Amino acid sequence: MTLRVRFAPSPTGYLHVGGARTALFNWLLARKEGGVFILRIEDTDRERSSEAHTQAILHGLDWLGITWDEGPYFQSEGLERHRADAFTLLERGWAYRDFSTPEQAAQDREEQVRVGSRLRRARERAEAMSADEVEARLARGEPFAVRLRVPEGETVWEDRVHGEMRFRNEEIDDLVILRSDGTPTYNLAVVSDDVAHGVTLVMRGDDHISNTPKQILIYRGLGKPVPEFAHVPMILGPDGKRLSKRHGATAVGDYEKEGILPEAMVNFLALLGWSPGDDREVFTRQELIEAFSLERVLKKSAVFDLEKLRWLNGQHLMRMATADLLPRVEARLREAGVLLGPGAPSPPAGDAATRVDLATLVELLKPRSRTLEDLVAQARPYFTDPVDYDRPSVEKHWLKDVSGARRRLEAAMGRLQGAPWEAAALEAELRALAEELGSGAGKLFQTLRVALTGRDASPGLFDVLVLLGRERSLRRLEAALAYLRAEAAGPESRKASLTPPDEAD
RNA sequence: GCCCCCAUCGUCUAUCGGUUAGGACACCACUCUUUCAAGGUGGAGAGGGGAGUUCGAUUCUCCCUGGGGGCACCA
Repeated sequence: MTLRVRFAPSPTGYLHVGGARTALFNWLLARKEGGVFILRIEDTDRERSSEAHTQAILHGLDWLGITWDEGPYFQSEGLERHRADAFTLLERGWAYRDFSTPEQAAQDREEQVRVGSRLRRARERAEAMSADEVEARLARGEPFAVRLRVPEGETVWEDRVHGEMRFRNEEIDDLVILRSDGTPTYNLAVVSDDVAHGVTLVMRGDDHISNTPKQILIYRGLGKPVPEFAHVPMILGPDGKRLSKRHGATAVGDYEKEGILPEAMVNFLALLGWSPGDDREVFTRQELIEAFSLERVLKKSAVFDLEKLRWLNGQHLMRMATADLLPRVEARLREAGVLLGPGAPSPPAGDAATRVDLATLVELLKPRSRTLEDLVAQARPYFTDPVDYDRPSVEKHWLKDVSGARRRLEAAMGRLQGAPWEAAALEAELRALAEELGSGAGKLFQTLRVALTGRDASPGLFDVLVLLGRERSLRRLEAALAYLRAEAAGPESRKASLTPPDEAD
């Protein structure tokens, strides 16, 4: 029998990382075993469900590359079947009609809490009711809910993650399966749908463990084969509590926005609650499919570690082919207003001679970035004119020795004017110059780096020069010089005015 | 309150009775180096507690503790 698994989110929010991880495990197993991965949207809660959320979930899965083979089915489309299943249960004696008023139901609940053990008051009332009275109430059109008649005994299953699970039926309530308005409740709808979709393995978060015996009972009542179950651990926040909004970003879309690669997200999520058994950490989707197995899924819940996700993203980023990265970076640069429309000059008002080669830039930046946003931020100075100077960098490398910085800049300009614009040659020129100035290569390079990029951290200086091109590089050095001239005049005069006259001796 | 699940470095994890308890993130040194990354080397860092079983327990059993989840005519 071929494996049939499903992911069944309810569209009451965006795709949550916990949900995404559950979806991923199902998908990985289906792909590994040649099974079928079904997507079902559980939209029976009309109040909280929305089309926008459904779209967000579909988009999230799509972004992650989790493709489904069947669906999306919508739970709301199965209403009639759910209802029919409830009546089948009724006919078979596995369920009963509950004519209790809301007041009675509330009282029952209150009593149950007080007594501290399972009571079956609704069932007692139903059984005390004569067939004639039931007929009469039905004839009068009185509303009733349908409750499952939980039998005596124990409900046991062999969980693919937890092993044997055993619940005493006396611990299970006679749950409502069909509300008095005729709509099904979750446990009935799930079972009905999983039967209809031929699901053979239900893999979901372990917060569903206590629903499982109820659902198994429904399968039995319906006379349908009970699927296998695998309850995977949940994902927790850094405080050990269930991951939620207050922990920050919990929607998959938040990470997409931040510039996490879907490849890295999938990799990271797979490693939460599962491990390959060896020391590998960085996986492609295909490698995950090959390595995945239910046997190696952990029972312990895992804490979501943003730092590790970022690290993993950096790993994926630097391994990714620049050609694959390029469109993503370009889109973000455009969004940031740094690149204009397709085919438009970059930078604004640039010409062929001063255009920065994005592919080369991405190549240089990808091993130094953790996220796409980060990469884009680092790319920015290469496109903006004039450059924004990073204040601490300016202070450290220019202002501590203004005249020295000016001397180095001027000398460099002279040297570079006629130099062949090629990395090795530029390096030879500038190293020779540093030698002449006798101030150390590092000092010269940092002074230039700030002039060229506005900051003191960047790819190798000669790569930067080549990337910017002669014209643009010289223009930036010139601008730096102008800045320093102004700076030299400004602070000096300010300093002078601050000196009290009478302190001078 | 009742039921259920879980328990190795701060975090993700390896170990399927015998290991100096291994790796990764983060952290700290050092190294490479024109800076920042990346890389390399090293460091610090863990079996919650108590009983058993066993020649031997992180590993098996039980209890306690701690954490989590569930107890709706929500999903």
